[in-house]
Amino acid sequence: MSKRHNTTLKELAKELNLSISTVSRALNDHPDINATTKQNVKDLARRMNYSPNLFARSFRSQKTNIIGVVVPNISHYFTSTILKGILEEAEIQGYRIIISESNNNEAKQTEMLNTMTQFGVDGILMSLSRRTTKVDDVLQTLNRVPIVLFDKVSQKIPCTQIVIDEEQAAFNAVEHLIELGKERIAIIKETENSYNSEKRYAGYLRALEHHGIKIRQKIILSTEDISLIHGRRLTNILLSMKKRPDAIFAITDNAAIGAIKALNKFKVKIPEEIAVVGFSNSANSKIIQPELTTVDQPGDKIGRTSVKYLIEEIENPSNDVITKTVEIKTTLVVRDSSLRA
Amino acid sequence: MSKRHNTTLKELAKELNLSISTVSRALNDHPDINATTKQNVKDLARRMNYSPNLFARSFRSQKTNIIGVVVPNISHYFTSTILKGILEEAEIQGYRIIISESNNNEAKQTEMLNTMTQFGVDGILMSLSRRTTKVDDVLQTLNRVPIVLFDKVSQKIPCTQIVIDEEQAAFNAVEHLIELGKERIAIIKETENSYNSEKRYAGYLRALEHHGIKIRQKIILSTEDISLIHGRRLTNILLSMKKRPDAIFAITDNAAIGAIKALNKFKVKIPEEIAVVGFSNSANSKIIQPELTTVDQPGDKIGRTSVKYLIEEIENPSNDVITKTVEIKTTLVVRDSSLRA
DNA sequence: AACGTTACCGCAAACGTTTGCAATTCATAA
DNA sequence: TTATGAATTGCAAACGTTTGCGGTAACGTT
Repeated sequence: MSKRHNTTLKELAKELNLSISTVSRALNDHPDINATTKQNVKDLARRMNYSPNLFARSFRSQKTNIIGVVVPNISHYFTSTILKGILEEAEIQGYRIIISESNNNEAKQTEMLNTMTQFGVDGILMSLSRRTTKVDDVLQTLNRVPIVLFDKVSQKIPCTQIVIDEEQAAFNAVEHLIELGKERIAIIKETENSYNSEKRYAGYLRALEHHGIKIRQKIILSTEDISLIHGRRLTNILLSMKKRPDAIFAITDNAAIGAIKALNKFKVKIPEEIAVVGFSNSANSKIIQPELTTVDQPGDKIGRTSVKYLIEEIENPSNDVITKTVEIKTTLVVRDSSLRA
Repeated sequence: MSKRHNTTLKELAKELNLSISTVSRALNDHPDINATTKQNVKDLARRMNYSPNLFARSFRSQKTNIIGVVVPNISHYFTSTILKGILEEAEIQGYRIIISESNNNEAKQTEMLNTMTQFGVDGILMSLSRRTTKVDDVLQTLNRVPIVLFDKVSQKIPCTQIVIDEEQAAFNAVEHLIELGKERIAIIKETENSYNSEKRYAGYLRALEHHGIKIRQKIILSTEDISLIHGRRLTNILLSMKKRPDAIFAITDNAAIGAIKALNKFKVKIPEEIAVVGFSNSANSKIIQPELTTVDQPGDKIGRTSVKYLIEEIENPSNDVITKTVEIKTTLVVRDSSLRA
């Protein structure tokens, strides 16, 4: 009943009349050790239910096989799919994952970085909190362990960054609307120049230009908080215009859903009068009626590639800074909110 | 630029011409140490940016201050809110969290338990995977570290369990429907006798009995997979009955949303003809039109109390088995799907 | 017979920390 | 003066593992 006693190398050694080092080497398949000895050791180890004390091991090797993950909000759906991918890939590669939240609070973010490095993680995966200004703190930890950024990234931090092809994805989404015959396409984006918002806006502009459609500042709307409520609010503004748009591209699903709710309320026909396209393919996008056309971001793939790149850096450390940006391809999921009836 | 060098006690000691042990004790505020010495040590520690090597520490004390968390699916919304609560409370209490997924796969679940104990976690928080039959494996790890179960629990495992008051919550939900004047209330539940489904069904029955309403087997429907699709499917069956129910209580939001989708399709007026109540207060429940009346499960509270009870057991180990069941109160969130117009 | 080689194994140090105990100093009481 | 005790500090062991290096035995080679 002795709660928690783990057999040690020493006990195995005593039992077999061998030295600790021989036992250790046998278990690690060191070539110096006789085959039958190895068998004996391994057999006994299994019988005595031996498992190495990972803390002793990583204490000695200064390698923890732990990856720290810092995200703004764990219960954000897209984030949780990324985490899923991270967990899967990490498990395959024999790493464990420690997670913490920054709650979009920069102070807390740097605090988390500190406890992570103090804890001895081999590397850090991070999605930046909303308003990250003091990049210095991040740089300081980057100086101690490798970091890979994903989703919410910043070019000011010299490390590899895994993002989706925001610009191209937005381009495709808007082009899809154009191909439906829409030509007065509003956009709902963020006021603040976040990386994601900027890129998506750029894609929007490029699509319009590429198809020779005039860019109308009036229907380019911004909001601080890109949420359902403000999506609805801005859509109400669009509806009050003398000349309404014939499509709305919202740079998040939630804003798009807010738009749909506003349109539904005023019995505007979707997509005939106004089509709507969102961004994220969140679970909500299949719940709203009509179901939302949106950009699918493969969260698990982002997670898995982030892990791959990080482990690559962990296991093959180089002195020169790496500033690769990897773009993950997205696909447009066409649903009723943009389907020609 | 030396990536990762951490100052050690030894270096502090040499710098101050003190012994390592004195430095250690000074930093830990041991009463034996002279006040001014303490100050000197602490000052230098700060200046040299010292932080203890947690691995060496936990290697020695056999205490890791890490809690392992095993959940079926991290990207399930309710789960992620629980995780949020776990993270918050753990951080307050100075513990770190390692997360892994069982993917509702029992073999993987026991594998995860093993790597967690091998890793040396101080305790484990777990929500059981769907069809957990071999409780033996869990009992074996329970024999090594304390475990606290939450959400998906099992009475076969003698440990403290944190659940919501499923039965009472269901009772309240159904009573709410009765008070609206509904008396032919269907239920959509799980075929399999999961803990949650059973409890919610019991609450349903009690509410009907308590209000003297006849229980009609015909409108008690079950499904293996309690999802949107099957919620819709079963609702179609309900609609095809000669005498339709006047309300539907689905034991998950997704099934309830499926029900609403079916009702919307056939233009059944909600809630006038048929009211709908779900369970979970998932994000989706505010997206669907009409918005869904549902039981709010305070995920973060479940997470926080789970951590509290676990740490209590970790820090005050007792030899006798604890089988306390803690029930977290829920509240009914009334929305359009049951609001009298 | 002397030496080199091979195959196998053990000794002991090291990682950074905590802690029981011993050692030292100094002041105070006997 | 000596013994006693309190206040500080240091020594060294211990936690479990890995690993460089050295050792031993057996065997083959000259």
